[in-house]
Amino acid sequence: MAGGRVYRSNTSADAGSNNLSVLLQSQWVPSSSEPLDTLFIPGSSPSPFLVSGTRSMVSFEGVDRRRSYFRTFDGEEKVEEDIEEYLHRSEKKRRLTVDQVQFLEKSFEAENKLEPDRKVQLAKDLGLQSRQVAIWFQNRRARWKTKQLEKDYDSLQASYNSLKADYDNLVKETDKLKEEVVQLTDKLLLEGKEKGEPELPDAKTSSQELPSEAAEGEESKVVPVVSAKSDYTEGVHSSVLLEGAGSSYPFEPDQSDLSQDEEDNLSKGLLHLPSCVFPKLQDIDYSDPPAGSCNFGFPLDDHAFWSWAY
DNA sequence: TTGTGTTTTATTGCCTCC
DNA sequence: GGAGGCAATAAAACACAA
Repeated sequence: MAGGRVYRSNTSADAGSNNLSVLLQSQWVPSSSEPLDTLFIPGSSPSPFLVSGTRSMVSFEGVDRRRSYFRTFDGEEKVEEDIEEYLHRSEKKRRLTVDQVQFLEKSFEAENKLEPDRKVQLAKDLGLQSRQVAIWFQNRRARWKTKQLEKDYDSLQASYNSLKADYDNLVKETDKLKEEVVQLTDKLLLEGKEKGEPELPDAKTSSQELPSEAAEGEESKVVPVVSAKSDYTEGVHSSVLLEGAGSSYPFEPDQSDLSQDEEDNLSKGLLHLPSCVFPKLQDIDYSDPPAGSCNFGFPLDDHAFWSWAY
């Protein structure tokens, strides 16, 4: 054992201390219906928990037989036999009483770590061994941690679902706006033709001017901004559209994270986007985003999350 | 009653801190 | 090197459906 810790079994080893009264006081609890003065327990109970439990701390079968025996024992030989039997049985686990658990729970709520003094005091109050108290706290901390992780998972899941819904709406809005740009551009071209204006040198079809996913891989793109800085459109914060332009994370829709240059570009109706482009919804792998990728796959830093719990 | 899944108590081994 | 914490695990106790 690396830590050199030597555990004494709290059952047989302690029971083997040949001090029956200690054994009884610390590990044997009569049922609540049983008057204490009918019991053969040398000395007085150190704790109300020893007699107030609704469920016997020593809940294994044979308790009643043992109790009746201790009330009526009349011979040394039988005592030894019974101790043997008790020692054998006490190797099994015993559950704490409801009252003991409630007391421990209250104590845990107050402070989930256990200083040595408090451990000893609790053990004394509950009629348990300090090691039992320590183990209970250890297990309780483990349960608390598990619950906490479940809560955190649920809350992250909810955040993710909400963001995904936002993203879906944004994709729809983007498509709609693209369509609008196409129509307006066509209209402009048509009007220009009707007035006899010469075509712009590189004005081909309007749809060819539009940014598209097909052009992925370029360093930057020039995108006509149709609804620049409109904070809210159809229930969607369109500022998220600017995420790639400098905002690190789309959580603050009411604030513009644009630089002065970007503001200027906005006023000109143009916004340079970095290589980050909006992927098509079906292209996104929500389950396993590439680290640091510039998309809405939400590359979460697992370590940052998991480490806080420790 | 019995099989099975869940919860609770306890142990073991490793790690960190003093 | 000892004390204590934690993760993993064992196993008893318990709950409950069939």
